[in-house]
Amino acid sequence: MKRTIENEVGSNHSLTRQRILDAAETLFAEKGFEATSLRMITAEAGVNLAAVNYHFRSKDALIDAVIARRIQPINQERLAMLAEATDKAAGRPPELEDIVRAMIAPVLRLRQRDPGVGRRVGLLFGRTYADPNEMVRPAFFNHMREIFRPFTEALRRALPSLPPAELLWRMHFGVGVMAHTLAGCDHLQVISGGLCDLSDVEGVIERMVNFICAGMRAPLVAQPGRYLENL
Amino acid sequence: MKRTIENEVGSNHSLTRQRILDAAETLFAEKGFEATSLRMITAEAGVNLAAVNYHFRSKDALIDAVIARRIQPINQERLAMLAEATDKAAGRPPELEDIVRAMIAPVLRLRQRDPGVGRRVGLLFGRTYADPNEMVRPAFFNHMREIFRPFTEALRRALPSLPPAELLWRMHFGVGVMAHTLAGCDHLQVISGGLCDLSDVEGVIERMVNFICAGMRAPLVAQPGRYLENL
DNA sequence: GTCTATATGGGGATAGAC
DNA sequence: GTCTATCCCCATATAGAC
Repeated sequence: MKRTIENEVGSNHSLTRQRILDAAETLFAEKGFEATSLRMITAEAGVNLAAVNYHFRSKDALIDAVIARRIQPINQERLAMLAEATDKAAGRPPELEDIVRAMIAPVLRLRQRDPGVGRRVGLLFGRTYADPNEMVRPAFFNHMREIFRPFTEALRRALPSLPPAELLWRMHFGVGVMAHTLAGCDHLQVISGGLCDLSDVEGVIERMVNFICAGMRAPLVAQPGRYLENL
Repeated sequence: MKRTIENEVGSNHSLTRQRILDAAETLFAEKGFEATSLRMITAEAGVNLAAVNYHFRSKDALIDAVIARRIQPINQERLAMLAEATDKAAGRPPELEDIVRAMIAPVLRLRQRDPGVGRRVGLLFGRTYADPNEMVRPAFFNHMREIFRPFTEALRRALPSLPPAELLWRMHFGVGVMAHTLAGCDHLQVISGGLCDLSDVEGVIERMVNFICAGMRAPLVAQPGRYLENL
């Protein structure tokens, strides 16, 4: 038997493997990782139960593969947009709007090519930020580490007067806006009576960029308590 | 046997019942609803497995009871703070900061009396906003309905020039800031190297109020696409 | 109200034939 | 690579003694 890196645990391009990844993505997005069984996945994919362990070794490894397949191209596009924003600024600090848009747009624009995939990936990632599983969040944030530094550095340059701790707080708030919008898109559509949905992708991106940038630029305020001491 | 409403399905003040609620809250917050079994809960509570079904009828009903016990007093305090903000304004629109603070402060201030309970409830609620379970989110938002209208109305008065759909989007973003901060508190502490944590409760509240109010007040911007048409 | 024991079903993972 | 059959464990829920 020919042994390459690809087929040590199943070929990376096997049709069965792809069908499992697609079915798992759909079910994980719809029901969550924990509530989705391998039996549901293989039934949906139309493959044999044992195929999951052959191609992915374990459910945890399958979860990581599902996340990795989508997050990697998205993060590459984020870094490309960030590089573009940095180039555009020509030595000056990059524009805050461009940095925030570089973070947000790639994941939302998935909906333009394929709304089904876009919605699934949005739900998947939006929920992963709050997932209680011991393996899921570390796996996800492991993939996010490669973009954390470049984005932090760009934001630091765009907002030079913001103390470091305050910058991290506001980045955290901004990620919350994104995560909650991705995970809660269906719910907003319901409570708004259809007034708000994610079909106008570019409009939603600009709404989020607008909101987050305003929050990031908010003047520091002195308030009751030890607020200013902890910056 | 004396039959009152309270003891039709176990007394509401039974010690066993309380121990189950406490253990369930801890485990749900730590591992999530799906990954927590009744066996873990009864082991942690030091009670018999069958006691859960006696006191709560089912796991779903227990989940709802755990959520309800905490959300009800929090929502009462939110409404009280909102009423105070409205009174203070004396006929004029209430101050935006006061409205946002009324929404955010009660759940964060739980940490002041008891950091353990506060953290658990924060994780529980923060994650519930993104929970994939078919029963969890509806149950949670059913409890939130009683505060949705008063807060929406107050915000509409405080931001009269904001179109209705835009207000809903920004409320959604604001909730995202709160939910993600509650659910991701531990993670922010780690990635910030301890620079950011939730122990300075009032400081965190004011940071969030500051960020959200700036986002809510952001000028509308015309951007590429159909942004302004969809307001 | 609380216990033991059990009914009933589903979970992840694997062995070994093909 | 794919299948069947199975191991072993855990889930929720309930019946019925105490």
